[in-house]
Amino acid sequence: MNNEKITKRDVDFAQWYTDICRFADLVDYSSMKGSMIIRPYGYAIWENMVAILDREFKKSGHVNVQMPMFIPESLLQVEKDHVEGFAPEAAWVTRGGSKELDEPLCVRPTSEVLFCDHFKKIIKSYRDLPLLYNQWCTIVRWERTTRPFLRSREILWQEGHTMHATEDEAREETLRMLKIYEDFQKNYLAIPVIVGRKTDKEKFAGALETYTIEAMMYNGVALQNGTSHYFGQGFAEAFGIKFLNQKNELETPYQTSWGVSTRMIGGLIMTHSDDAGLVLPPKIAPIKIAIIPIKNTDEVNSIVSEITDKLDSECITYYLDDTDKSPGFKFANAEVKGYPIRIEIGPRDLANNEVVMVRRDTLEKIKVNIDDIMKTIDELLKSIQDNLYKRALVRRDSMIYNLNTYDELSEMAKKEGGFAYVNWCGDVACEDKIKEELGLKSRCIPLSEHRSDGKCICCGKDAVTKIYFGKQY
RNA sequence: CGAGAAGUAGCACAGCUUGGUAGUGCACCUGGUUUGGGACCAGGGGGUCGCAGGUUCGAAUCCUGUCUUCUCGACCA
Repeated sequence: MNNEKITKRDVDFAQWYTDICRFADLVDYSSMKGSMIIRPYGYAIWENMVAILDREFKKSGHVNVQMPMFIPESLLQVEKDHVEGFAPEAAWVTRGGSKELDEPLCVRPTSEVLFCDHFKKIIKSYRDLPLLYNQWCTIVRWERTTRPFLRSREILWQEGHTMHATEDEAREETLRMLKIYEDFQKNYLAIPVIVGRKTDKEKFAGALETYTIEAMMYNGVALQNGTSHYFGQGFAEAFGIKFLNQKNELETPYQTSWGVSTRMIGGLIMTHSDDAGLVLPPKIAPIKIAIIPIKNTDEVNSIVSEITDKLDSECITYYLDDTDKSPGFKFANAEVKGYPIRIEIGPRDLANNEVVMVRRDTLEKIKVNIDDIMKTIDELLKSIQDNLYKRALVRRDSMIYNLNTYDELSEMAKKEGGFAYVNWCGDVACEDKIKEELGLKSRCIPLSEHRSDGKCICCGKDAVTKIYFGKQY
C-alpha cells in the first residue's frame, strides 16, 4: 500500500482497473509476459472461491484428481476439432535437459485429452459411470495481449471432466454445473450473470454445446465468467472409450467439462469496485472488518480487545490496524483494500459509549452503541452483500438494450457498450457481419425466453431466437 | 501479430535535445513529537539508468537489436 491516487474509473477505466489490482496488493507483474504473481491478499480471495466451489463440487459427487501438465503431441491430435482450436495458443516443450525430445510436449491448454486418455483405461462397465472428476491446476495459453486476472498466459483455474452412460445424464450434468457457477456468482460474488448457450461459431473446440455465464462490467464490456461444455461422444469415440452396459453390450459414454478461473476476481473488481479502491462482497472478502484505533489510550485498547475477542469467538476475520500511521491514512487504506466494514474507535465516541462503523459499499458512517457492535456487524455484512448484488443488477439491467434495427445496433456499438438483445436468424453470416462491421460478438442465446417470432436484426429474415451481442474481454 | 507510447531506487517522475562523478517527491529504516480523512521534525539505507551489442578517451544520454508494460486493433476464456 502506498499513497498514490487511484485513477478515476470514469476517466480511464483500463488504468483504474490496473490501479486497483496493484494498489490493493492483489497482483504483481512477473518478469515473463502474461504470468502474474497473485499476492497474498489476491490469493486469499481465490482461496475463498476455491473453498466454496470445491464444497459444491463434492456435494454433487465430484472428486479431485491431479493430471499431468504435459500432453504429447500425438495425444493432442487425437480429436481433430480440438487440436485445431487450440493450436494457435499452444505452448510446446521441445527439449528436456540437454536432449531434444523425439516428440514435442504441449503444456496443457485444457486437459480433455489427458482425461480421455486416462478414462479409456479405467472405464470398463456401466458400474464405473458416472465418472465425476475435477482438478484445480494451472494451464497455459499463449495469449498475445494480457491483463491481470482477465487474460494471462498461465491460468489458475478448475476444470471438471465427467463421463456418463447416457446423453440425458451428461446434458443434465452440463447444466447442473452451470447452475452451480451461476448460484455461486450470484450468492457469493454478488455478480448477476446471463446464462446461455454459445453459437456454433463461439463454441469450445470439440464441444457439441458450450454454455456460458456472461457478466457485464461497469464499462459495458462483457466477461465470460464460466463455461460448461457438453461433448456428446466425440472425444470418447476418438479415444475409443467404451463401457459394457447391463445387457453386456459395448457402448460409448457421453462427456462434459466445465471450468472457472481467477478471471472471476477480475469480474469482481470491475463489477463492484470504485474510485476509492476495491469493494468486496462480505461473503468472499478474506477480511470482513478493519479495526482502527484512533488513539492509543487505555479505554480505546480495552474496547478494541473486547471486540477482537468477540470476533475471534465468532470466527469473523478482521484486520487490526495498530500501525503508527495517521487515522486518515488508515481509513484510506481500509477503503483501497475493500474491507466490507471499518470500525473507528476513538475517545470522542467512547465518551458516548459509541464507535463509528463505515460500510465500504456506500461509505456511510454509522454511530453504534458499544453493546450493539456484534449485532450491527452481522446486519451490515448481510446488508452490504445484498446491496452490492442489487446495485450490480440494476446497473447490468440498465445496460441491456432491446434493439430492433441494424442502425440501433450500430449506434450502440459506437457508444456505451452493454448487451444488445436482438432477434437472430441463426445464420453465421449475420453473426460474422455484426462482428466485422460493428465489433460486437455474439455472447449467448439465453436459456430462458429465447423463442422469437421477429425478424433477424441483420438480414431481416425470420428469426429463430433471441440472442445477446456485446463487446468482450 | 499489426499500429502507437513507455522502461532511471518499492512507486511516480526529472535528467537525454547539446555524452563528462545518479537526482526529486512519496514509500522504507532509526529516534522523537503526534493521532477523528492520506501528520511533523531530525537522521539514515537503497539504483552497474530493462537487457545485450555498437560508436566514443568516456554512454542514463547517440545507434542497433531484444525483452517487458500500457493503449488501440486482429485472435482468444
